Amino acid sequence: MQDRPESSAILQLEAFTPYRLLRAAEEVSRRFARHYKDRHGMTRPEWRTLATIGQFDTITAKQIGSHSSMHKTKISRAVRALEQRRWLERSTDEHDRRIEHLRLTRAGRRAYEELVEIARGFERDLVGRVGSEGFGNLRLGLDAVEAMIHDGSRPR
Amino acid sequence: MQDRPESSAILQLEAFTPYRLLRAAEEVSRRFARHYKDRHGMTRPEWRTLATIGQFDTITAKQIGSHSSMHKTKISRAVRALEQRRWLERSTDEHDRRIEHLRLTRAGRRAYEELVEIARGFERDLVGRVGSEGFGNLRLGLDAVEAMIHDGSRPR
DNA sequence: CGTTATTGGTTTCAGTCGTAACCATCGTTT
DNA sequence: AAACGATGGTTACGACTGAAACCAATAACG
Repeated sequence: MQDRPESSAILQLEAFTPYRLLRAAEEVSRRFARHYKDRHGMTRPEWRTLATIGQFDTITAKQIGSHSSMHKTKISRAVRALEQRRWLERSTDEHDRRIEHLRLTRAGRRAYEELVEIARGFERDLVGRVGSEGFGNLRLGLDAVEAMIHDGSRPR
Repeated sequence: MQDRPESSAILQLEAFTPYRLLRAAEEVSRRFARHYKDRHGMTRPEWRTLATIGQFDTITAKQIGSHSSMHKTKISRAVRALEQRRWLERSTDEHDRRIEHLRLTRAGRRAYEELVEIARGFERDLVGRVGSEGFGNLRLGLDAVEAMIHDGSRPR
């Protein structure tokens, strides 16, 4: 892996923000994933779906999508999986029979609350490892990126 | 999507750092991907591989892996794709015939330099959209996360 | 009304991915 | 030098993914 001799235009991949951002995000997600995989063998879409339903009393698949930015096929599959675990129940809307309202069962609520604790613990631990200053910067940076995303400024 | 009545333990997904981080990273990557997909129909592993080879004069697949944090099967496939485009050439090492040295062809170098410009432009544009303050915070946050990753501190 | 467009949700299909098995070669041990 | 494990790289295979087609139901429009 010798260095390039001429000094024409190169890019330091390890300093390129999109690369750094994705790499950091995947590593953090991977670490967190270990917890819920170990605990219940859940996949990420299932975890996100559970987390979203748990946040509300009842919700529809469509709403899960916009709240957790997941593709609707992922949600459809995750909902089925959670239903088979008997962690959620569906009920068709009375006035619009296309819509299904989802809500957690007793067991689902228990699993959710357990996972909430795990998530909180993970975040605390993350702050500890990253350092509160770095973590604060990260949050401010994410605020800015999210502002851009929601900004209506069309992506290029 | 009514709010939950009782106030037992819940988690705000949209404030949970692993979620925010992955979401931001995927969105940024998605936007950047449009450029190289539009330009040459490249995939992300191909782009990363090209970017890594371009950074050095010659390199092996193994080294690409550790430098760009990609799985070796991705690299194997990406290298083959770039080879078929005639953007890189392999040459077996004289002393160890398992090793293949990779280097860009003239055309590969041209494509690389073009993509470097695109990447630089993208990053400039990103700074503009996110704002230099937010961007600075983001970078400091990423520094901290990377420090944690490389820190040897075993993940939990 | 009847026709057409839209919407919530599911399924199909053609990729992409990573684990694990694999192949060839090298280094080490005996 | 035969046997062993380790290493660089490829391949086979099951799991996962998203685009697009699809289905049922509702809304919009003539």
